Amino acid sequence: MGFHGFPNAELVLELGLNSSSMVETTRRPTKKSNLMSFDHPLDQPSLSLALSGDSCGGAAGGGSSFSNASVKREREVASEDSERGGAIYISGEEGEEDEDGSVNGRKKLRLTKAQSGLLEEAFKLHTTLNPQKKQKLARDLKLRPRQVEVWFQNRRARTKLKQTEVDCEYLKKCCKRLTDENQRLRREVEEMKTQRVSQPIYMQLSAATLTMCPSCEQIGDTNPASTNIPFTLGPKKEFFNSSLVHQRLVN
DNA sequence: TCGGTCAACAGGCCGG
DNA sequence: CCGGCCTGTTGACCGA
Repeated sequence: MGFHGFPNAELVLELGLNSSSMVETTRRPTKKSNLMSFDHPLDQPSLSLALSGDSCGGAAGGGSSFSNASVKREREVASEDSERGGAIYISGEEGEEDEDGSVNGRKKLRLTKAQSGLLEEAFKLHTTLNPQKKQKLARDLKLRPRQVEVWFQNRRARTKLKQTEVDCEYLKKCCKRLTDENQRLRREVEEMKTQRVSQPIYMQLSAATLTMCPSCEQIGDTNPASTNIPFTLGPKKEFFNSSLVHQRLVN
């Protein structure tokens, strides 16, 4: 299926948000393969795109998961009691098992509403499991501990995917806003460039470039003898007129 | 029929 | 090394 909206994920979208809505997790802080930074220090989103070189070769040959009948699964089925009281196996009669206790084929297990509800409750309290909690939930729900574990894993993945989509939308909006702002500023610069040729220098200065006159501490000139220029540009007249400096220059 | 959902799994990473 | 978690994937199922 691939990432929602990015079927052929050639590009890896790395985003970091200070998302307060993020479900609290106890994930380890340093994880090499993590694309999402859950504890981004900044308020502003960061966005970076990168080519995914090997595209996470992890489960490249994942097709074997079913045909192998899973060593891990067999290990668990052998070690655990195979009680599945509340779960609903959609196709085939419940409890269709071969001699080693494993369910023949891979039937779709549907959790009942009660089971899902209880798992959701547990997930709200804490998104990760400890062995005791896992065992207790499995007992209460008449599921195998492995099933509880898998449910929590998938639930975390769903939460993360949803949050990623939300963050992605937010970053798209940010990107658009910044692009618009960038264009606006570029236009402004162009306008200023065209005005520059036809105006005296002090007219070319925007308000932002006007600073307080260091000598008179006024913006603008109140001296009737002076020109209409708001304040002197460049070195102060007095600086050059002072006899001391003049002396220095002469010497 | 097809796309979406979800349980289940494989393989990798990391901390204890 | 083991257990827990993450990520990507598969296949069954379901509804439009």
